[in-house]
Amino acid sequence: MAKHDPGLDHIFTALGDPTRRAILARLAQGPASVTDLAAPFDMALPSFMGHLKRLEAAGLVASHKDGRVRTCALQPQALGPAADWIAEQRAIWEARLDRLDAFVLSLAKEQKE
Amino acid sequence: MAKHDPGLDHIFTALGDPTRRAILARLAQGPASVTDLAAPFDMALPSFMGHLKRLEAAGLVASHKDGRVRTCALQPQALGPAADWIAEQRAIWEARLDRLDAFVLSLAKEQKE
DNA sequence: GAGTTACTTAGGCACATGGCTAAGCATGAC
DNA sequence: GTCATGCTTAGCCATGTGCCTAAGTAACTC
Repeated sequence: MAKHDPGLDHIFTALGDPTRRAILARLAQGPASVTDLAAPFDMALPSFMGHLKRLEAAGLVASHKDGRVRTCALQPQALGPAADWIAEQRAIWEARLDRLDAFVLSLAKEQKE
Repeated sequence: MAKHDPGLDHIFTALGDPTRRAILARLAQGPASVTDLAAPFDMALPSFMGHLKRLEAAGLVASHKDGRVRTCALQPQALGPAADWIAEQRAIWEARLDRLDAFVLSLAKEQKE
């Protein structure tokens, strides 16, 4: 069993909100200002900023302020541990299925002899 | 921008808790009873059951009761949409990087001529 | 049948979350 | 310098979350 990784907590939790996923999807296409990011959402700006803060805390987004404009950018490498974790569970599961297949095949082989 | 998928909310949110991730990792190795699953955690059983309920609601786990024993099993296909979503954002990002590379190369080529 | 085991239900609590409004600060445009 | 723009801070609220204890139901063992 893998050790507890608080980074994974933050990442998956961040991905569990539709607004935040939409933000990430937009940023995958390129950096954007807070105003541009917030435009499609009928939400008060402080609330929207809260979402951005969550994404930054998770390491999924980085932002810098140039004058009065804050520009946000996706940190795609931060998605790696999440993808890896999922892939790992599926690999373990697949390996288990393969072992099951082999077992069934060996049974069938024995019965043939 | 992809449409809102409440299933993804539940899946990612479920993955955002270390206890629930540990449960899934254990179930990737094979089905297990509630008692076996709960053993490694210093937690009251009703609280633990709450985690299982969350995983079932997300479609990540299925359980059935045989007599007084409830056995839980991983539903690995439910991890597919989450993995796909992450892969999709990374693909968009990679494609963007490729376009950037091509642009820089074309600039360098023009400067050479 | 009595006692044990494996859940299940119910209620409570402290804290977190996802929103809101109001007000403020800093930068930019004219 | 004035006004507009783009955030930022502060406080609030209803609901949700992750735990707890207590009590209950059903199945199992002897």
